[in-house]
Amino acid sequence: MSSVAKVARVLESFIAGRTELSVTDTVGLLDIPKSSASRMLKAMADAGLLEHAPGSRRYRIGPLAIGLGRAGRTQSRLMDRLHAMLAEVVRSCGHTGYVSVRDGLEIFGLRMIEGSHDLRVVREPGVRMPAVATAVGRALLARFDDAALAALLPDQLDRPSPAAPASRAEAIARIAHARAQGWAEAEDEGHRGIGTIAVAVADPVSGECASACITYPAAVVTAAERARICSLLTDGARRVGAELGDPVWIAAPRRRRIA
Amino acid sequence: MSSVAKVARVLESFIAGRTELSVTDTVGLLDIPKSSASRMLKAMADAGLLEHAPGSRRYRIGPLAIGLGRAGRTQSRLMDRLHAMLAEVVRSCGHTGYVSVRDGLEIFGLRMIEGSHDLRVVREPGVRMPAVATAVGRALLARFDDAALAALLPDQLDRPSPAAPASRAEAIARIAHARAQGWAEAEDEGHRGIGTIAVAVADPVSGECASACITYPAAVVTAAERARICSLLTDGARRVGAELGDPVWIAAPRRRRIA
DNA sequence: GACATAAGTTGCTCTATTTGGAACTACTGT
DNA sequence: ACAGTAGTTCCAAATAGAGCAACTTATGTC
Repeated sequence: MSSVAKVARVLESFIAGRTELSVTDTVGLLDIPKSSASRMLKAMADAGLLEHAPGSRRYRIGPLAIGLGRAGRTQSRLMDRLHAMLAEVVRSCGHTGYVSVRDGLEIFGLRMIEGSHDLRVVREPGVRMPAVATAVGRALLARFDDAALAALLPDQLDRPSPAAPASRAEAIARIAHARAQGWAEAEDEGHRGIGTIAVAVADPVSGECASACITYPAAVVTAAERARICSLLTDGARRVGAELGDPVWIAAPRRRRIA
Repeated sequence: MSSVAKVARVLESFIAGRTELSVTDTVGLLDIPKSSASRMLKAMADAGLLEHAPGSRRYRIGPLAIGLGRAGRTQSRLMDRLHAMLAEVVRSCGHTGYVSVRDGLEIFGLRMIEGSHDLRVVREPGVRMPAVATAVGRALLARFDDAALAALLPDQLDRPSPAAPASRAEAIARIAHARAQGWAEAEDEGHRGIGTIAVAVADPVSGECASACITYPAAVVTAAERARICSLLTDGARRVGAELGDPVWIAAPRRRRIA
């Protein structure tokens, strides 16, 4: 049995429900002598795939494996459908789009779809930003009501730009505004000269929620074009939301546009 | 560099933000010849750690790695605090307790704390059960409002026992009841002769939600003892909920007990 | 605290897995 | 159609991993 297969077999046993694993357990699991089992588990711990359970010689899933779950969020029916919808929007409007998720009080992009315009906004996925200071983040946080937000957000907010919310109350108000209209907008917030329009869709079966957004150079995009991008995104979100059973989009009134 | 270290290095690069990986990327990542890179990625794909991206020769995270992230859910501040709270409840009442989570329309236990009574309910963690037909599942589903539940639940429900809800409307009513009183109860539902009382707590920072429950032999536990278990669990849930910032428990009236 | 047992670690020799160059196939861009 | 790039497979050689034995550490019992 190859080393890769053994690593996989050990990790599989955690998926099957185990929370801890001993060297002796591993002898039975892999049908190898305990010296081999001991060295295999130690090597996996050294690599971050496992760690010692506190106060114990047994092993549990390690930081690398836990982090993998987060990385695995790039792949689900929600992400695939948001990606496909966003690809159509990008094709139609020519600007760059991202599929992003929230992790605590930060957001980060999982997928990027580059636009075709000569003047483009390009940012690598994976870069983390404060959720309240981005359209994407406000679209995602719009899934919480005001009371939950008051519990979740700290008193003092970082303020990466003058356009970002300065207080928790202001952040909550802007999130409530995004909730009411079904999409969020930012300009000169995460980055100067850049505008963003974002929507969020949830998959009630998996419990996931993700955002799709379009970013564009604020100076060259007209009000009519912004309205069109907004319309493309909200129509797309409603369609994906309906497919997945997201009650927010099923219940949302059809015309929710820029005033 | 050992095989385990190489596997870990490849998986780490997905955590760092990459969504796809080619054989050529791997040559650079691991500093090995492309024949070695090709075989390493193929071995990882065969083991389920990676898979081919659709319509591409590039690789992305595979089902085993994605499942691992889910398995990693056993370890978080929510799980640790629920476990500690539940250990105290088990010590006090003597019956077995579980920490469980929902995955779609099913629930499964992540951690078990065995009671001290001679007559015990013992079920291995990891066994999946329909959410609507268990106290645990109804406590977890109580986080959704009725509209969301109507979208989430199928028309036809499996009915593993006569005590389980027979229709979606009945399931929603029982979940609403659990929501109103802050805990859920089941008797003769998942298993004959077994009673369960369950609460749910969420961590708004991580987005996780988990249940803590006590199971007991229904025939030998008095009404007064059931009320005491209920009180221990809801007091414990309120304390953990307050620590984590769960608005449901912060806002909940203090006395929410069995009528 | 003494003792037996179980779990886990490490040294060292052997072997089976892994390596990597070369030759090849498949795909992509012009 | 063709050149260049990406990826695969063969096969002999190399070495990481295997596994026995001896050892250390932890645990349960009296």
